Amino acid sequence: MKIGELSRATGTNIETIRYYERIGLLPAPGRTAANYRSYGDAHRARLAFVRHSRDLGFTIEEIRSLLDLSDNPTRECDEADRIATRHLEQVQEKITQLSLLRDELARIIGRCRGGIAADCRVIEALSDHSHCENAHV
Amino acid sequence: MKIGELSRATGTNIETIRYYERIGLLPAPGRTAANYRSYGDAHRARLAFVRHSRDLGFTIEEIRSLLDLSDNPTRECDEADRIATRHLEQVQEKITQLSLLRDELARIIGRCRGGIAADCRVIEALSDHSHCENAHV
DNA sequence: CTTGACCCCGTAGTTGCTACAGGGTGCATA
DNA sequence: TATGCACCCTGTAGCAACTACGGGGTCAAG
Repeated sequence: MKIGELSRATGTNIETIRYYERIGLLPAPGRTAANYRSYGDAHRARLAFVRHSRDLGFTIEEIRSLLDLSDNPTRECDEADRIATRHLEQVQEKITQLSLLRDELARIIGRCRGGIAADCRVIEALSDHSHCENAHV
Repeated sequence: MKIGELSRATGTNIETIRYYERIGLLPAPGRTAANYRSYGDAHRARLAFVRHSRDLGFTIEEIRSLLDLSDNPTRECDEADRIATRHLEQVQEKITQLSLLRDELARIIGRCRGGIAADCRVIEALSDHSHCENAHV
C-alpha cells in the first residue's frame, strides 16, 4: 500500500509517517518504480503499535524500547513492565497536579463578578501567588 | 536589581527572563553603565504575574492578553474571565483524558505477570487498540 | 493534453524554554 | 599588580514531536 493508504488505515498524518521513518522508528519500506513508498501489513502493524503507544502518552524513546522488546520476544518483559509502570506514575502525578490547577482556576473564576479590569479578581489572583489556597507547581 | 537577583526573587531562570524580554512579554529594563539590565519592583511584579500564569498553564499568548487587560484597568474584564474559563475547560478535558489513560495503563500493567516478551501483556495490548475498554484519544 | 490527486525531498516553523560559545565587568585576594 | 571568580552580555542552536511549506515528479481520467 502507498503512504496515503497507510495514513488513512492508521489515522496518521503522512508527514508524521515520513518523520517516523526519518528518526528510525519505522523501517524504510520498499519503493515502487516511481519511487513511491510501498508498505505491507507488518508496517501497518508497527505503525499502529507506535500510534497506540503515542496515544497513551509514551515518548518516542520509550516506544523505541518497547518496539525493541517486541522485536526480541525471548527477552524478559520486565522492562516493558517498568516503562509502563513509570509512565503510569507520571500520568497519575500529572492528574493530581492538573486537579489542583483546576480547583485553583475554578476558585479564581468564581470570584469574578464582571466589571472593569481594575476590579477583576482573575487578574488580581494572577498577580499574587499568595492568594492561592493550594500549592500548585 | 540585576538579573541574577530578579531570577532568585521570582524563581525564574535567567535565560527565561531574557527570553521573555526578547518575545516582548516583559519590557526591556534600563541598563547600568556596564550594560547590565537593571530591574525595579514593577518588573518584578510583572514577572511574578507571568510566572504564576505559566504555573497555572496559561500559554504565552493568553498571558499577553491578560497582561494587556491588566495594563488597561478601565477595560471590561469579560475577556479575562473568558480566557480563564476556556482554560479551565481545557484543563478539565485534559484531566478526563488522562484519567482514561491511567485506567487503561493500569489495566494493561495489571495483566502482566512477568515472563518473556512474547507473552507480555503490555506489548500485546500496545499492539492492538481493539483491546482497549475505554476510548482514549 | 491537461487537470487533479497523489507522491517525492528538504527545510523551516511551532511552543516554551534551556544550553552553550565566546566574550566583558567588577571585586577581593595574593 | 595580577589573577581568580562570580556575574553579566549577545547570538545561536538544541529539545519533543510533529506540521507546513516550496518546488518538483507520476499517473490515470476526461
